Amino acid sequence: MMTAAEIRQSFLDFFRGKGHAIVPSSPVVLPSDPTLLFVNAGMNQFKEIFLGARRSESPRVANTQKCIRVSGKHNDLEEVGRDTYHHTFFEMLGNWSFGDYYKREAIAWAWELLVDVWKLPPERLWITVFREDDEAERIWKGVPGVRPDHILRFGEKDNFWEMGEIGPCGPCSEIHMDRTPRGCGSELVNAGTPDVMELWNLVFIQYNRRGDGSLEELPAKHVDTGMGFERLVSVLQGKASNYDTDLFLPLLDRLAALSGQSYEGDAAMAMRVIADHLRALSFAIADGVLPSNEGRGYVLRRLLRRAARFGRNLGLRDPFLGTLFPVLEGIMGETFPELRRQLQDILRALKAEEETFAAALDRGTGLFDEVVKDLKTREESTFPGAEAFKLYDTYGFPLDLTILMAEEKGLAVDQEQFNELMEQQRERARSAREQRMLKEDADLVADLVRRGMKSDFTGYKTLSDESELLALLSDGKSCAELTEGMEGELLLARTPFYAESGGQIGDKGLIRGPAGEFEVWDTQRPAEGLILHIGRVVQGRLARGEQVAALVDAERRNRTARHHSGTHLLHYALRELVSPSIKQAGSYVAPDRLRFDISYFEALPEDKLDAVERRVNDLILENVPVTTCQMPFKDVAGSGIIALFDEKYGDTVRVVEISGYSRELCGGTHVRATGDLGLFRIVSESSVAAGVRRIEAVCGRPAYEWTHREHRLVRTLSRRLSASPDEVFARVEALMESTRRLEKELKQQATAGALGRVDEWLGRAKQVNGIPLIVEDVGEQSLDVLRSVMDALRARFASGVIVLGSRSEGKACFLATVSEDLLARGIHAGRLVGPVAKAAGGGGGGQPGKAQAGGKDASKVAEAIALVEELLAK
RNA sequence: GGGGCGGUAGCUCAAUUGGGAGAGCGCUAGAAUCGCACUCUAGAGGUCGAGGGUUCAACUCCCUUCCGCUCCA
Repeated sequence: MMTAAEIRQSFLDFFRGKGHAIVPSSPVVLPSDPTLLFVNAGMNQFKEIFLGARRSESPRVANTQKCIRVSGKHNDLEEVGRDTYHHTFFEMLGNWSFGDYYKREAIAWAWELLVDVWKLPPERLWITVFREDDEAERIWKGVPGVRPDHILRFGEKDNFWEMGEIGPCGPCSEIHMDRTPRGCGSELVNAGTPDVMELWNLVFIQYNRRGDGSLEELPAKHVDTGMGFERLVSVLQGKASNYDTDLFLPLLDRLAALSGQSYEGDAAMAMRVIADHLRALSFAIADGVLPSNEGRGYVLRRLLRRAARFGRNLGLRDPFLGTLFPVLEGIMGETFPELRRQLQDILRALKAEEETFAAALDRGTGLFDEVVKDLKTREESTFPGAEAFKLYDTYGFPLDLTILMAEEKGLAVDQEQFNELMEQQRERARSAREQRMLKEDADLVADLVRRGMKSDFTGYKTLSDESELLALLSDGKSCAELTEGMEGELLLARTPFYAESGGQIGDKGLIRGPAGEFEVWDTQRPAEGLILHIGRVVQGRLARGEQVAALVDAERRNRTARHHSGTHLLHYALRELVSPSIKQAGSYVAPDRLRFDISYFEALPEDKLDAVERRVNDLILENVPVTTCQMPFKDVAGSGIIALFDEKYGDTVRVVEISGYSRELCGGTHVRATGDLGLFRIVSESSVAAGVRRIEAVCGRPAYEWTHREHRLVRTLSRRLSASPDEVFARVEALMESTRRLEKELKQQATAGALGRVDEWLGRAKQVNGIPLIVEDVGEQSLDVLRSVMDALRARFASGVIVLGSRSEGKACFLATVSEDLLARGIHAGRLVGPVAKAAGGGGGGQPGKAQAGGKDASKVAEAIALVEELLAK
């Protein structure tokens, strides 16, 4: 019996023998396609080649592609693990023709590999072709060994393959495997029976589905085949379940050992879920995605939580995924070395995330208990769906756990209400999203690509160039000319303008035609080789076909180049001085600053940052030359050159080298030598998301300005404090300490002084309407002191009304209290103090027993409190 | 991208209709003890995430914004 590794190898060997270049799997995320959450088919990384926007070095290639599917009609996350053949992570074996061979070869080779090499019985294989694809059917009938009655025709749903709403597509032909005990009839093909399943899909790419739903013929015809590896292994190893193959068995064995349970019934399902999810998690993390609360990272979080939940069902309470990972590494590490390279990151991320989840469960349990307690006192027997939803929505507490725990308390969860709220939530998110979908732009770009429009980038060598104006776009349409004041986008045959990519922002500048000028605000590259200059006609007009001069804002470009080279130096220094495992997680390069995000699990200590900054400046002083060269992508692996995982590269790549130090794949523009940077300063270090730190820095002129500002600040402080710069810190500390002490003393003295007059005020108490009353103007006192005085008076004036006024910072303050025995007589401190404050240009109020008020006019305090007697007299 | 919850002392968290910023743990000092633990007493420690607005008065109400948690896409 062949092992999974041997099967994979034999597939690749077979196609190598047919002249195919073996290429590596792309990472599971492609930044070139942000609409795609994860790579979900082998063809994702070749999409641009099919559309004609990019050329492939080899016309025919084969590979195994890592895929992750977590949504879509066939892959509801909740279903994975319940059966034995769905996965969130799987490998897709594929062979590809880029305008090279077509149906005949694809079909013949597929049959040869399955039947002659792998010895699958022809009577167990069924062929499907697209209803209108006579050619494919004819070819199949001509293949020796194919049973004509095993060739079936199906419609769009089964045999017209599309990746998504838009993009390359075409008719396909599938090979199905019949694994029923006695052999099935044609009616079971495409019937959703697990025993009769699609094994290999041969797609004949010839169209592009456009945003408006129409199909357009592609300039060349291609082949795109995909064969689910896990399924294939189960077939060739004669196993009923994908999980019974050597791709999964070691994981399941380990889980059985960890939990002490055998692989049966519910436990078996739990183990399948965990094994599957661990694969998806590990590969995604290895490719640089970390669990988080949005986008791709959120998918990982859901996967991990589902795995952890099923782990708890097995009795595994402590973080356990990390202990399972080495088993996976043993199975897959040879083929996918990124698992080994990223070992530390994967283990750390798994553990951290499992702990986060445990905390969410703890918190949720507490909230759940409170709800139950409340329900019990009201003798309810239904756990409200709204509460269950809140637990889930706001606190991440899983519904199934709520149901389970409610049952234990004899409560039933109102799931109907829960689902209703859930649907509302979905609807909200969907409608918010739909408003932002723009398909016209995608069509416009596709049109340009199809018409062979391309720009040569000459900006590495020059900052001004002459060229033909190929196309003008405005308002989502292609135009013959743009006139003064119009905004739009220009496409040139040749341009020195750098389009935003690799974190470096696009160039600005000017495009001058014979009859007008266009101001370029930004430069973008919506497709490979397609450079669009975005801006506005500032004078005259520009028309298609004109010869124009393209002038990049050179000063701005130079400033940007400094920051880009500075980014590379920073990256190098971080890896040298902090940790070699530091990886770039994002980057922004602008004329005035740079921003560099790295995957790192804690704040970078200040002394490390200082060391990094110093190192970069040393390298600047060394004035090391910065050079670039082209090399084949395949030579990059193992060369120590830094390549980003989530970046897609062509067959030949550009390497930027800072001689003797840093080598990175990079398409950006750089300085000639590090000395051009002048100066490098780190401005800040902060956190962007869990596990990602952000460093902001400046080079050249902005670095000088930054330094100068700091210097001026210290100088000013030093002069103002009459202290040397070194003493400034100590002096400020001392000043703050003494201010605090003085404030405290002042307050104490003021309070003591005021309290000293308490006897005097008590002696001046009068009677109004039989009510004992003290009304005093305490003078220049803060509200705090006024309160102390009030407390002291009240303590010795058992029954009566006290109203005090004072001035503080130009404003009037009033306090009033009424002793309890007088409340019954309807005297209300709040109503007493209101009119008083009004007399001083303010207002106020409070409870019947005590009230507080203020006014803007401090000079009217005495006048205001004089009103109290009148008020009480009434 | 849309929604929910949160941000108060070193840590965990309170604060009724807007009207004296608190508790527990930890920290410091003292008492007690041969010494320690425990106990008791006293004390220090706060830009109430940030900015703006309303108000005589904002931790509290309104707006903006940053950060964390969480759900949906």
